[in-house]
Amino acid sequence: MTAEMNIFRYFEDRVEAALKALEKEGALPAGLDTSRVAVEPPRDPSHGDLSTNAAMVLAKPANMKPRDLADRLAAKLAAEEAVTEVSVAGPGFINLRLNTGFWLARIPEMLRSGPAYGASELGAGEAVNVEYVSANPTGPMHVGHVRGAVFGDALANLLEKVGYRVCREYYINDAGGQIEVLARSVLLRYREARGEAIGAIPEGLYPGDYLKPVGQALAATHGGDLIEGNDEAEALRIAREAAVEAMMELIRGDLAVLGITHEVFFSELSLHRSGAIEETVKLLEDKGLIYVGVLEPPKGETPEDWEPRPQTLFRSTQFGDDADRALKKSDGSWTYFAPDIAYHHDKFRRGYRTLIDVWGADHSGYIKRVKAAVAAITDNGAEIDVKVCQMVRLFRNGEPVRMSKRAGDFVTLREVVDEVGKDAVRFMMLTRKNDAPLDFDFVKVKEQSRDNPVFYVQYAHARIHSVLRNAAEAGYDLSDGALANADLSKLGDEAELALLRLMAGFPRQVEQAAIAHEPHRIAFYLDDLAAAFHALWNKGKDDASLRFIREDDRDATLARLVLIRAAAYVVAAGLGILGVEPTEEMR
RNA sequence: GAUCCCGUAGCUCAACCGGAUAGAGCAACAGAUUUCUAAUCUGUCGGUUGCAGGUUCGAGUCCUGCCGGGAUCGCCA
Repeated sequence: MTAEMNIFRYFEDRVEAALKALEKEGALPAGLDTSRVAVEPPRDPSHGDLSTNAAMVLAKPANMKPRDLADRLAAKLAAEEAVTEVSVAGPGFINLRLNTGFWLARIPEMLRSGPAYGASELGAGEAVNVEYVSANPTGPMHVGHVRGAVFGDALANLLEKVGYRVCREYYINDAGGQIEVLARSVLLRYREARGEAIGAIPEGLYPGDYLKPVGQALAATHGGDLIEGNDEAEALRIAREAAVEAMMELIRGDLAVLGITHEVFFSELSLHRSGAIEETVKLLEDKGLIYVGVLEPPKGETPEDWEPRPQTLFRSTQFGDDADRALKKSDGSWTYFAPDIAYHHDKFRRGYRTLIDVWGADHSGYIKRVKAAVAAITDNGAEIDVKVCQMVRLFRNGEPVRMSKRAGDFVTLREVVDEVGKDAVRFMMLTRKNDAPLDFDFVKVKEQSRDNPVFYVQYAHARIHSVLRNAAEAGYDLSDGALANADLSKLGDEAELALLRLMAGFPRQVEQAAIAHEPHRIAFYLDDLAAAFHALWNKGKDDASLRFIREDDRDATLARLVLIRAAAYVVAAGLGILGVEPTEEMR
């Protein structure tokens, strides 16, 4: 159930109706394809409130000149009750201007919806799986993971907002060589906990102190039996399980600090154990997509140890990949790719027809093969979109923060959040398109100025609440009922309407962002919205009659309080998608 | 060598899966505001959208080829 109107969708229907009427009059041929007809905000607001391309899109099939068709259509649209002005411009755009009453009528919708404003039924309850983070469980999360984590989470929120049923999922890489290294590292910490002098951590093992408690816990539960009572493989198995469990606990805690909770944690190891990999490979084999062959060496610099070798390969080239891909290593064990195919297969079998993977840029070379695999397994029965997040460059007051790969010298997620706060981190991570690199400056995200969008948007929200507090103190009744009954006809200044029009465009912005899988658009929208509010606020300084609270006019005051109450809801709704708490007071 | 991403105002970036005269912020310059809690607002300046072709009524957007930057490149994850 949607409480509010998507004005663009509404006018698409009106345009459609006008076209039908023209058809009936014989002015247009029957059966025109109107799927490309769109109603959009004009690029330049001075053109009007709404714009449609109908005449240009339909001119050719209707065998008419665009301008002629536009004139006919414009005449019809001029009869719409909400329309005050229609013009035909450029190559055949029809621009509409709507009356103030139409805009004002959107305000009660916003009040009713509150922070839920912008929700829609676009997704129609369809199940979507969003896999993100999926960091290797070998240690705490570091800053490199943060962007993907925030992006994936905001995207999930966004899709939920428009009516998809979203599963937030984390793929635990608990089966590979790095996990063996982790197990050995933990075993060493175990011996350390048993009182052995282990000296420096050998090269190739994880040196971090965060493994010490795992070793201590093993010592507490197993005493000396872990190594003495087991063969090495068994000891490693026990250490590995304890280590993965502990690391996932660590990671869950890190994610919680960012406000992120996954519904499903999916273990790679479980695919190895259940036979799911064999099953999926068999499926591909039955389709004739598996063979044993020798790959060409990569062009350019040939690796020194390269030698032709027969391998079990998947014919991903049949699905657009550049080379067929190995499923088995030379020792006969599975590559990373094989269980990953089984994993995506599993998602498909759980009913997901839209899969979204969020990866770091360093994995972009892997996209084609996964898309190929999904296409093969599902017979093109699923959509997969892989969203790649580019690097985050860390700065402190303009100076790059250098991180070496050496132990303990990376910046952890917790350090970042501890220093600047969850909300600032989340917002800042969404101020760039996912596939563009992002600069993150520890000092600038805390700056209270126009160039810091985190502050700027929060301040708009806080400013509104400040005004509302003052109004309440001055005796205004700000209850839902009182606001709902206010006489809004007192509104009408251009700055007020500019703000309102922007607010009313929010549902569409949300839908567009959701369709594009681009949550950053919400952050940009919020910056625009905040700008419109601050502009209005400042107008009250030039012209006292535009102040929100006017002692000489209680009706006008109440109408404005309603407007900004609604504006605060829209800000809160947008921030909600980003996973950021709206602030009611700046300190 | 191949693949993917990026290239837009001096700087940082938008541009709604092809629309109009390509928009914001910062910086610079000129103003307003001692406040409905200050950190805000208004205006001016600023462009051959890397280059060259192509498709289209229309291209920053799609296609081809170059140039430049980044990432990745048989068994890692």
